[in-house]
Amino acid sequence: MREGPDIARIAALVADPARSAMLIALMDGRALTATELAGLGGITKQTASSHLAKLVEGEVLVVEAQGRHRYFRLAGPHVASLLEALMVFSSDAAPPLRTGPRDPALRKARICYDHLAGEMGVRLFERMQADHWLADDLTVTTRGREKLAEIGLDLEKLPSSNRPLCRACLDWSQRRQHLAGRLGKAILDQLLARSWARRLPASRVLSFTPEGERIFNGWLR
Amino acid sequence: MREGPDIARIAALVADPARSAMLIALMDGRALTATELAGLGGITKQTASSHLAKLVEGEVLVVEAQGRHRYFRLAGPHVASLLEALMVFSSDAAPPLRTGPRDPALRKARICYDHLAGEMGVRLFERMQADHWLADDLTVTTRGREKLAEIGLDLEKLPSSNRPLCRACLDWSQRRQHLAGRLGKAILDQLLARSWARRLPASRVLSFTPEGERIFNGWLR
DNA sequence: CGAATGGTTCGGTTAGGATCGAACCATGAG
DNA sequence: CTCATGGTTCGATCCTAACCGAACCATTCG
Repeated sequence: MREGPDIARIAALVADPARSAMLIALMDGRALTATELAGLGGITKQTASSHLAKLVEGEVLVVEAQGRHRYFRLAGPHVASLLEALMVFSSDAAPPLRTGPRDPALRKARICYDHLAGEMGVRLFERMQADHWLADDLTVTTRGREKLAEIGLDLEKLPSSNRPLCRACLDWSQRRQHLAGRLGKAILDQLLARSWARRLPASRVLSFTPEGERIFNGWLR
Repeated sequence: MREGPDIARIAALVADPARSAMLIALMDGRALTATELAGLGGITKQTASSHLAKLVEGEVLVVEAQGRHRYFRLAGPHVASLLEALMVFSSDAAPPLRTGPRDPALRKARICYDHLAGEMGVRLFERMQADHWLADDLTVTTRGREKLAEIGLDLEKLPSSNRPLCRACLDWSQRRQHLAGRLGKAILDQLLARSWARRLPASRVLSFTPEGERIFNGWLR
């Protein structure tokens, strides 16, 4: 009975239905208040408060106090990764290999923490690799810089942090990888800023405008 | 309170200390019997039996009956991925950025389900990419075939299955990626077959012989 | 055929934790 | 200041699930 890392402790944090509902709600990277989360979890605010305290204590969430509100947010991308890893399970329950969620819109394009996921996210990432925007070690090539500039992205202008520029993230619905990291976030931000797409309220679905989708496809050639 | 996939249910399966201990013990890809697992979990066999039934029911484990023994095994690589995703947490608890396990041997080389992980696994994967053994889409190049042939691996001879040939797996201790998939397994098998390394009993540690390590390093140039 | 060993089932006990009502503290609005 | 609102703390209740002892089933071995 040697004991490895304390898997069970953090798994237990996710194991409660109310808590997991709140976590899923936070997967789009937004920060929500305690009462909003209470509603989403289907519980009273007292109970939610207790749950949220535990999640913060366990470093799954972080809080940001602002006036009389307290905003809760996922502690980082690794939390989103964990949640997606869990979703991989619940999805492929029954038949041979129908993976992911039923909602076609959610399969097509959605937000994963702070970057683009779903079919379009996977296509983008694979295109970036195949067309050598990214080198093998996931650094951005000269060609990559040019292409990114086409949609107004300048790598030098990205906020710096110790978070990696590019990271691969396993896609829940696709079972393939999409782009995360600071660049992944920047691209999503740009999609929204240019109004090529917008997030549907209270969901992780990302809805492309017809024009936005046309341009996006053209951008990938 | 819209509900996504049933994250909580499977998280709950991992959330019990006894169960998580058993799961971690299975992470090296072996198949163990119920009583062995009971011992590792620190519980009686009745209790273990109940736990194991739940894990099988939840499709986290699979059983294989053989005579009067029942061998339990992880249901697939996605389970190992989930467990590593959980470990990412419990490891970086305290200081700035000391990730992963304390045991140096475990950091250096270990078995993740059925492939090589740890520093050596990460180095191998990055070398394979940098030196173009693998293309951007993780298919094996001609050069890759040549290099693999050097250690006696013939891709045509690999057992076929619908499992992908190459997949990236996020490394728990390194926070970078290493190679999984059928090829990842084949390489580990080869390391063991050639006696370049052997697995330490009752642990995930992979111990390279001095000669094996020398050859391995030479193979990566 | 017993006897031994691996595993499961059943019943009763116990502990942990999720829940809510109610009271309480803090901030912001009027 | 007073009131409304967001959030936490406290106490009591209730339910689930982990646990083990004991009995039971199945397989192998002598």
